[in-house]
Amino acid sequence: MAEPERRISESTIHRLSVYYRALQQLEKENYETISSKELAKREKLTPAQVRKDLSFFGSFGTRGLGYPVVELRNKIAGILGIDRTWDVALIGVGNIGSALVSYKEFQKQGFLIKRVFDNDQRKIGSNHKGIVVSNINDIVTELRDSSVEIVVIAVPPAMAQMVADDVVQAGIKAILNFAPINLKVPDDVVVRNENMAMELEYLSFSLSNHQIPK
Amino acid sequence: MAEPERRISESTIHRLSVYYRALQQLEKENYETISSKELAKREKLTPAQVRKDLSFFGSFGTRGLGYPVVELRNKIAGILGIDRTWDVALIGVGNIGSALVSYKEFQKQGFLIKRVFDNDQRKIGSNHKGIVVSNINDIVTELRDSSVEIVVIAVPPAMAQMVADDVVQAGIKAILNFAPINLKVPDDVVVRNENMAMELEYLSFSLSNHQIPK
DNA sequence: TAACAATTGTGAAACGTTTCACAACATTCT
DNA sequence: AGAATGTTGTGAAACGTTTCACAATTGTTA
Repeated sequence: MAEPERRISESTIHRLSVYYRALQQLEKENYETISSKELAKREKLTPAQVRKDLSFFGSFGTRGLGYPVVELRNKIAGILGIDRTWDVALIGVGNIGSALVSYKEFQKQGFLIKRVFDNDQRKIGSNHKGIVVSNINDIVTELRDSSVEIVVIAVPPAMAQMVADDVVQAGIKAILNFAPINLKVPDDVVVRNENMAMELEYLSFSLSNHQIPK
Repeated sequence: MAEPERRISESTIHRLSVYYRALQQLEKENYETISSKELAKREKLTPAQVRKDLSFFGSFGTRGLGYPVVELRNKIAGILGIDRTWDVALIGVGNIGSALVSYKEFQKQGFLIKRVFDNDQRKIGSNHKGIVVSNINDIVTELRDSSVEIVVIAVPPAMAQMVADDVVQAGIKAILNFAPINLKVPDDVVVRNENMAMELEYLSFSLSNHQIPK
């Protein structure tokens, strides 16, 4: 993938994911082409937005016809970097962590959990879906020369920063964080937060204020 | 809570959640007041943004001093509608669902799972953390006159729309959706999507394009 | 009490994102 | 072949969000 010239907004990247999933579905429905109008309708967006988003990366459509479904899906996969698999490590085998090990959606999209860590002696050495749980103290050494490029942190909030420090020290540049705290990491490390309480709070706000989002 | 006059942006609401958590922490650290400057620094925001966000809802600070920690936390709780508890139903006791039943962070923030549904005969009637699993076919009748106001959908994608339809029919106005599909609901129902694959795709994009987010 | 230091609250400017509107082009129909 | 239709790609306009900059205000110090 060529480096995009302009900085791409977070919203655009998220919409690419949305388009990707929509195109997977359209492929199943045997569509050969799809117009920005129809794609927008399915995902509650505007046709102009779909076209603008895609045009950041090239001219994928044909005037009068629309976009070729399979080809566009492949292009987006390339842009998102999901035209390959990624090796993932999971840290913390609590409620959330063990759910994630078994969560099929991840593997299906090419994110493969290859290492699992915990600090609980009872869990270390045990087998989770074919992966032996390692000691959390060995994160740095075990990850440093592994194929893992993405780490999922699913430990209690009090431990999360310490774990993140180790992960960074192991040279990892991408973290998906389930702990409800703001991890401090160097500028070249990307962190995405998955904060479920925050989403519930959004719902609570909406119910309390009768504010219906766009 | 008085109805806000202007529409509040999604980002502002999310930041209120962030401030709320920061203030909880500051309270533990025995801060009595906090300046927008310090609060912004902790959460990697700008002081102006903190002040703008808060000023939508009133003048909570004192010039020269900052914001009173406890009072501001309470105000924000009121704005977010989390100065009370919310009864929640969970639909789908698979990997994610069962993790959520045990997830302490929800209860801690006042979101109480009161009903659990599944369509698996082996699970129906069984006890999950003190809650008996109901038949998914009974969603409408069981929820209609219950105290539940928020529903978490954690069923496979293929079932999610059907479940959402039932939930809407039961009069629920707020849904947290873990299924990776775009639920179609009436305009007065708020849906928040928790799509973990999408966050991983964001990381994949960032790694592939060397784009470091702001 | 007056000067000084700190910090809010907010209008205005800057910046970023979305939507509009239309030329350019491809396809289909007569 | 020419006209009609559909749809992209994109500059410009509209809109929304963030940042700036400073008057207003409080507390502190001399």
